[in-house]
Amino acid sequence: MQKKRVSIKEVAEHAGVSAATVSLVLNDKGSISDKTRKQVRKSAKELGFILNKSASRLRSGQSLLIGLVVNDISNPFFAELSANVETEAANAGYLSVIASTQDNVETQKFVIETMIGQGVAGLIISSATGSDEADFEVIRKHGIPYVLCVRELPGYAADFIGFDNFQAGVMAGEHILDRGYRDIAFVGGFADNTNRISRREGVKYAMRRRDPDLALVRDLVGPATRQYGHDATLELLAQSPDTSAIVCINDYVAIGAYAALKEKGREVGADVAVIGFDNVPESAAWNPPLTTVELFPRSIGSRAAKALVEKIRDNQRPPERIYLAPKLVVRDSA
Amino acid sequence: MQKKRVSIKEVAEHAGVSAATVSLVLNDKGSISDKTRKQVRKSAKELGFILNKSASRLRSGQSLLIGLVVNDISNPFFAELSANVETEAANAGYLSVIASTQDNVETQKFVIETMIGQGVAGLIISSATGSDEADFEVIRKHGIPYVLCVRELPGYAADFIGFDNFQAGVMAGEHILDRGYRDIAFVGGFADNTNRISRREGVKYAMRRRDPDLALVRDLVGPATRQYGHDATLELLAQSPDTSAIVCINDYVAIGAYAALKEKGREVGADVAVIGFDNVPESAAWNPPLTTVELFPRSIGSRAAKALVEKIRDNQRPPERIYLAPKLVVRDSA
DNA sequence: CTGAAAGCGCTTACAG
DNA sequence: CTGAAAGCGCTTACAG
Repeated sequence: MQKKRVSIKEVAEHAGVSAATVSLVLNDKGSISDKTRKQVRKSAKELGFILNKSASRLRSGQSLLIGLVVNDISNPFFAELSANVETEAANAGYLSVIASTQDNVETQKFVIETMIGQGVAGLIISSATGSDEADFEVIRKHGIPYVLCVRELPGYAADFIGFDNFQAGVMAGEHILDRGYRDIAFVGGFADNTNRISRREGVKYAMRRRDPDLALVRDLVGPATRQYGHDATLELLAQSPDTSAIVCINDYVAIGAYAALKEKGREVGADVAVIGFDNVPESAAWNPPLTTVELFPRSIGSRAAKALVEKIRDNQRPPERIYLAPKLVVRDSA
Repeated sequence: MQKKRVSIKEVAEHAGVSAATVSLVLNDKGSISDKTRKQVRKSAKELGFILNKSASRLRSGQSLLIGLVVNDISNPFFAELSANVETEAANAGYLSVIASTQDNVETQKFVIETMIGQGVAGLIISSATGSDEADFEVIRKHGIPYVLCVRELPGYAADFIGFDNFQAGVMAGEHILDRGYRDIAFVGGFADNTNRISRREGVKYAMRRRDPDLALVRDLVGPATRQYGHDATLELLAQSPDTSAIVCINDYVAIGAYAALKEKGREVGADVAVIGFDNVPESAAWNPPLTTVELFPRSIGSRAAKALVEKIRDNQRPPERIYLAPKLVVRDSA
């Protein structure tokens, strides 16, 4: 029952020209008379012709597909990033294929291979935790341009667009110290997440600079979720009751911390300071409004797409690493 | 500098068999000896072979690509829906292509054609406001299975997975009336959005059932954004100061209403009731926690993907419409 | 159990 | 300015 698609051949017959001519017109190539051009376009439209990209990709080796690999598309951070990649790519004529890895290296491998199989012209990747160079070797082997974003592979010479996480950590740390807090805990995120490491080291750097003897009260490792923020904070209050400030790996962890603190009768922003990262839109409406370090997923998305498009045009371009500056947003929680 | 991809032919040579045999092994078809099978797989692995899907799709007409068309991927509602489509599709062996329409009919047309050109096996569409049957005619003509979700085309015989928006409206209306509010306004969303119409009619139905003379104080049409929620509420307070309850088209509009009410010194949940739709995760943490009608984007996503996969297997299946029941979540704002 | 050959729908030199 | 022909990398009857 699958209807027959109309091919270039049928358009050619309808227009009274050859298939080659139709192809030339459709791709705005060659020197075709205006009359023929018009006739071909008219026939194509009348027949409802849609170019079969599989065939054209196969023959020409040219693709207008871009692949975006993220950890979890339902995370608002990546959703916003994806939206901008998509828009920017569309401006350059590319369609985006998006897939999530669930932050799992095996899934990431599968997804990348599938995308290569689909014939993507290039790839934008926020690498899964635990990735190393070998995981991107397939891409190199196939000569496909790619840019990494958000999560960096230390010492890996590839294009990268991300934040200066260390600086973000320093900003958070200095702000808390300025407010007079000294017993600081770091909560959430997995141990080998490079963003986590940089942010935490930034906080520690700010602390040492203030007072060489100052160290984190606790460093709690776990998923970057509201639930974990809640549970970890409870643990923190039980085991290190003197903790006066909690630096959370993101705003969701922070809202979990809010809940735990309220359960225990501690006032957020007065008894205990809480600071997050991301500045999700809702955090301004929380009670109290959250102090956080804003990152810019939308900028990352469009910069990454632009970089990839350039890379596709010239794969010889030497790799660039771009770090966007974070911004401290002071509200009432710290 | 583009490296040459290894083809099935090279694998065949390396394994000492024909290309046909390699294809058969890779697709688990035909009756190939175990020995040959193993040798072929080994060669494919050694050479880093990845099947060229463009070629296989061209030849076989079979595709493992699914297209998802939504209004705006950065909207958490669609982000969650998309995530589940993707997961469910992946379980069935399909890769998802996601694209946003910006709720624009022209963009939607372009996106659908592009996806057909890419050779998708099926399409899941949350139609742009203002779409009609003609916009999906291309898909039918090409014999491509598709299912609509979230937004319904009235009277259109196609598979559909969505919510019972009328029921959601009734739930919101009845709750507010039970709490004693009578001067109710409806805020946000565009006039021809079918979800908006159904929700509003549900509210009005609940009102008439309570008292035939009861009618909405105001019906404010506009974008479903926080900003509009804020501005419209300000307008409402100025022009209809007796308004005692605001039904917002979604939770983001509701948080905008919160802001405006606070600016004007009105206490949310006491002076003026506010109710939303969606139950975005953060709404529980707002001040006060939001009363809202929960919808289930994740369920829509997985149901839609399942329906599409079945439809791809049997395009003769008569269209089904599935309406998921909403759930009232009572907190402190109404 | 395996191979030779045709063909999917395009694009691209090349010839005229 | 336009057409005939080859070929991209696969899959699929068919023959043996």
